Amino acid sequence: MTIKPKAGERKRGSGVQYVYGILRDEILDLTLAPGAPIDEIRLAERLSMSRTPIREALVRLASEGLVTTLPNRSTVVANIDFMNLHTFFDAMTLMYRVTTRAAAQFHTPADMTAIKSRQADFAKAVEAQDALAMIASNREFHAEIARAGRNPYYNSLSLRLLDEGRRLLRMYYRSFDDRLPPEYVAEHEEMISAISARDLDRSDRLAKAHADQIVEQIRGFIARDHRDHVTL
Amino acid sequence: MTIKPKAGERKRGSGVQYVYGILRDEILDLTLAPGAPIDEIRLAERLSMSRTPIREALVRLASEGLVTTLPNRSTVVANIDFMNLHTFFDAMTLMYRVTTRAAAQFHTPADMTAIKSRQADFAKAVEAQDALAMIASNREFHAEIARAGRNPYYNSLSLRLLDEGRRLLRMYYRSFDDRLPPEYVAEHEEMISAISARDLDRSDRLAKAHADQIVEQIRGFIARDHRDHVTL
DNA sequence: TGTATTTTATTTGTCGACAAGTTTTTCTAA
DNA sequence: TTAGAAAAACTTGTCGACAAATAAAATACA
Repeated sequence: MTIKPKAGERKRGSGVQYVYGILRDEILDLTLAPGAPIDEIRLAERLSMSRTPIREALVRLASEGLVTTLPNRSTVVANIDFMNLHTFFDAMTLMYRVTTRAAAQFHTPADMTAIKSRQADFAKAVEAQDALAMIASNREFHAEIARAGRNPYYNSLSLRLLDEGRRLLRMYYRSFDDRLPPEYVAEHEEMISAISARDLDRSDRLAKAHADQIVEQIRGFIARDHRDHVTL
Repeated sequence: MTIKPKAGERKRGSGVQYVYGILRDEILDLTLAPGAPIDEIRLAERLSMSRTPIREALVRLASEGLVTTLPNRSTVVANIDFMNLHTFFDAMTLMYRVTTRAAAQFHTPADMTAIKSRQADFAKAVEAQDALAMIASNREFHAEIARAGRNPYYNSLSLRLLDEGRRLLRMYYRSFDDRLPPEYVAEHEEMISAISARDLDRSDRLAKAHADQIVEQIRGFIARDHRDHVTL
């Protein structure tokens, strides 16, 4: 549940950031369904602020591909393009590989501490069989690795892909409420050890295997799901 | 010279796009120097429109890393980080490779026509020894290849890198006014033939060689330039 | 003269208002 | 009753205004 600050209680200048964060979460959580229109006025009332900061947040979301702006008509939540998921899988696999490799090369001790901490969160979520927490902590784990790789270009693409992945996974965990294969925890541990040992090639190989496994899982979800997502 | 439409002569809804395009060009052309502050009011007067669409354009530029917003203080043109250029070179090389490879795999006849047309523009610019036109047409050539690869994630990162590259090259062509090695034209031709033949590995190899060559050229510029860019 | 402090001026972030479009509803006519 | 036209209702894009925050200038003080 999101707590809504009263009208004047927010710091000046934080309006756009605030709206951006809320909308982003609601889109990735599927609280806002793909294709759903976003009404600026209703949003302004709900968050008790004027339309200006809300529009600025929407411009930012649009430039990241999370919403689509139809000129003079409502902005809508971006659709999931099931026809071209392979482009997503391709890019995600590549980014897993290059960021993990770069992390192996450039990480500092502080990075390793942070990565291990994320992995602990992930293990806890798996232990508790909490699918939503797994999705979130898995994202943070890989985001931390990307950060340790210290390449802002790879970093921003990775974050974008991780976020879209979060939305995709959410879609299926909601319908199936499946058990996650527990080997993910072990795979993460192996990746940590490869990064820590600065073994670039092994990091690369493990990242690719990990990505392939996730892609297979999502593919499995989709195969079991025979409704017509195409027009969604 | 940019032609400025009078106040009411623009189509409603095109304001943000219009400002975004102008600012983006001026930043990449170095008309606006890295670190220069952007005054919203002056800009509003210059383009004869209110601050609202200008601010929305700035939000978009910020999310693409072309400007930096200092809260409650002026937004400034993003600096070029000479300390971490290797991250740029890394990412550019990788994107050249994956987009050229993807183009070889997925291109249509229409794509090939477009790519060859861009190459013709580039050859013309080289012929005329017009460095600025070379930079621009080289960008369009690679952007067209990326488009033919049909992966929106690779596409947007590629465009971002090509644009930053444009700014970087501009910086050095301005000081040195060098002659471009004409082998670039031949390399482009080879890439076209590999893409056309759907030879993925050869496309990949050529793209990497091409990227390496460009990286070496920029490195050469920087090596010859001994002023302290670091704090720029 | 140089430094700290108050005052002034400039610039940003947010707001409410209004006009240009778009969608929905109502009305008209076959 | 239904198709098309006209009108009403709503939504978006842009504007000018104002308050909060910062930067610059002026003043006081050692």
